Amino acid sequence: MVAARAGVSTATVSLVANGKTAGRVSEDNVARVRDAIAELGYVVDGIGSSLAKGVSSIVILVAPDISNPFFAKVIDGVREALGPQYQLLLSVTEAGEFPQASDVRRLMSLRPAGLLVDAPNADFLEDLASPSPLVLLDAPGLESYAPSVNLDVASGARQLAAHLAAAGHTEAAYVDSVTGTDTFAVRRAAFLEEAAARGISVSPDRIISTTIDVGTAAAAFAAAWPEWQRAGVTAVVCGTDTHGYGVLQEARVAGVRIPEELAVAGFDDLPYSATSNPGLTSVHLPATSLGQKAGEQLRRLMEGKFLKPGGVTLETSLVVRGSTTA
Amino acid sequence: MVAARAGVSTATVSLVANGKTAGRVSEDNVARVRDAIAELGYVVDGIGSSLAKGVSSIVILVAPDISNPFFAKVIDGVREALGPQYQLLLSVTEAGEFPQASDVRRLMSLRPAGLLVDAPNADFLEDLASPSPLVLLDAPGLESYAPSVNLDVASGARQLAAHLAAAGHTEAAYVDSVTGTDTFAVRRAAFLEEAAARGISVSPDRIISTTIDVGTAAAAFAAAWPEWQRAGVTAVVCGTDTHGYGVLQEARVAGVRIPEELAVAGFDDLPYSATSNPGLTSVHLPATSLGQKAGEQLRRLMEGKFLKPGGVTLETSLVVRGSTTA
DNA sequence: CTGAAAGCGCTTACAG
DNA sequence: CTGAAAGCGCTTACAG
Repeated sequence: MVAARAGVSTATVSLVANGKTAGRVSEDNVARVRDAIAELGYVVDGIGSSLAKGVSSIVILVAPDISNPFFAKVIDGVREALGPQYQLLLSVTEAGEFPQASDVRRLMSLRPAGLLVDAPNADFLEDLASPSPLVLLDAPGLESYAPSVNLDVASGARQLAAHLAAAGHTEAAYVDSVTGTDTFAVRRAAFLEEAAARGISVSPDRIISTTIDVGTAAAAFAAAWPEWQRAGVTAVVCGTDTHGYGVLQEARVAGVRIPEELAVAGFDDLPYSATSNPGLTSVHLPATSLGQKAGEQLRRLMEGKFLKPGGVTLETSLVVRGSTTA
Repeated sequence: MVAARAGVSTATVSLVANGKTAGRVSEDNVARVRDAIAELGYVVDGIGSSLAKGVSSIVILVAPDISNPFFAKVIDGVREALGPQYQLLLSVTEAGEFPQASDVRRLMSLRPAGLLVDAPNADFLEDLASPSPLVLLDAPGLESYAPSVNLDVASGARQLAAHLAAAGHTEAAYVDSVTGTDTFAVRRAAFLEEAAARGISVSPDRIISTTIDVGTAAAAFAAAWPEWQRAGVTAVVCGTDTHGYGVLQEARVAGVRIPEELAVAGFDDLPYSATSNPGLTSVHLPATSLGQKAGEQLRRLMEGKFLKPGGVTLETSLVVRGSTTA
């Protein structure tokens, strides 16, 4: 190792490079090594270091829906909380799919410093069995597997039901996401329950599912609308805003007036929901905070600190826009 | 190594695990080792392997604007082309910023198998000096640094200028992105040139820049519009659709009728541009193909194959929607 | 076709 | 406070 040309052993260089000099290296040598490191532009080799330490500086983020713009904000939050000493590795798979067991093994063989898993299902966590620190995001009902940062989507869903009931709707439909992640199940269940309690009827044949994609959602809505219209449906709630954009788009094509003939609402409150015309009423989810909190929790774990038990739950809130009120 | 319990040496196991058995391991032993690997669920340790080989299985993707939904598609394409044997590491930084030299060093110390750099500037490439295979995406004018996959944004920009000229516009404005990436410079230059050639005037004080963010773009437009209106501006072209959404949003607030009073257009053709009301006229950029082609090129490079010289340029095309035609 | 051995670049007890 | 040495889990000439 060239940096040993500071006139010391590699052990001393390692100590200095890792900031473990407290009472173990003379000030004189610390300075000498620092100079040498600066002059030579030396950077500790990540691979060698990882092998010796048994753990790398990589944090793996596993998420089933990377293409959702919601996710870009989550990543932003994570990055901010993690800081520059950890490298974010994105485990990208087919839209809506979780990595296979074999993918996970390969990933784990990188000896990650920590794992962040977004919107997982129990099966995946079951065969993950991570030896690394692990934090879950948006994983309602799975807190027993690992520390979690959750969104109180149920509260937002209920607010949405109440809002629609107050506007006089009595027949509604629901466009769900096909991915079997729990957050979507919670969104739907909470909405349906509160809707029923407030006199809004959503019969099972008025619940359809599509992938999180504007075009697919539009097509599905196009196919379902005639029947719904006959049944007197005046409101459609979508599992994500992306689904909502599809409905909005198809409604325009079909000449359905929003919100007069049909009210539309979604979840996520993506930036574009404020921009569409009419704006899309949506349950706001604090994406950046979600990533940030999860990053913070994981960081504490990786640094060997303790976490306050009980996990973190972030509030959601209804943002009312033109798609549900004139 | 437990897998050595197949009754062979670790060397033999390594050969089998890496598929380098051709004429070097007896069929008998290959089978025995395969069984042992399967039974024990053995996976080659990525770190140990990387250290011995001198290179990891990690492909680093450096991009200045990860939160742009455009980017999700690029990632999708890259993942598809790379396949499961490479792990995608995302280098995430402040929006619009490139990693510092120190970040890059840290990243390179992971010994990446390859590097993908999106929308770089010359300075960054200058001090990158990557020893790993490198492919650039969306890097007009930087082909001398590395093999590149480019988008012919100039062609789309000219089509847009022609479209606006044909609609009779003679006074226009331009909302640019502040990031100094070349693609934005090319978009603007090509548009301005063709606009001038077709009798559309865009004086320098009618060119403003903001970050790629709906809210910021909206505010900037709000500040500039009164002046522009006085000058007779009837069309605004935006460097990205995201800027366009901001303009659309503010225009609605300000009661400016689109497209009657003001035509608006952007670049990227994000999914939401088809959904907004009116739909946003936009220069379509083939994001998935961009990622795919770049992934393919890099893969060839990493496998030691040759690339056809000259790089790849992907076509762009104008998608006309309601924001520029009634 | 096979295995013993060196080496990849670090870190960390350990002895001094 | 310091350095020699072992070891992290692999791969790859090399000798047989």
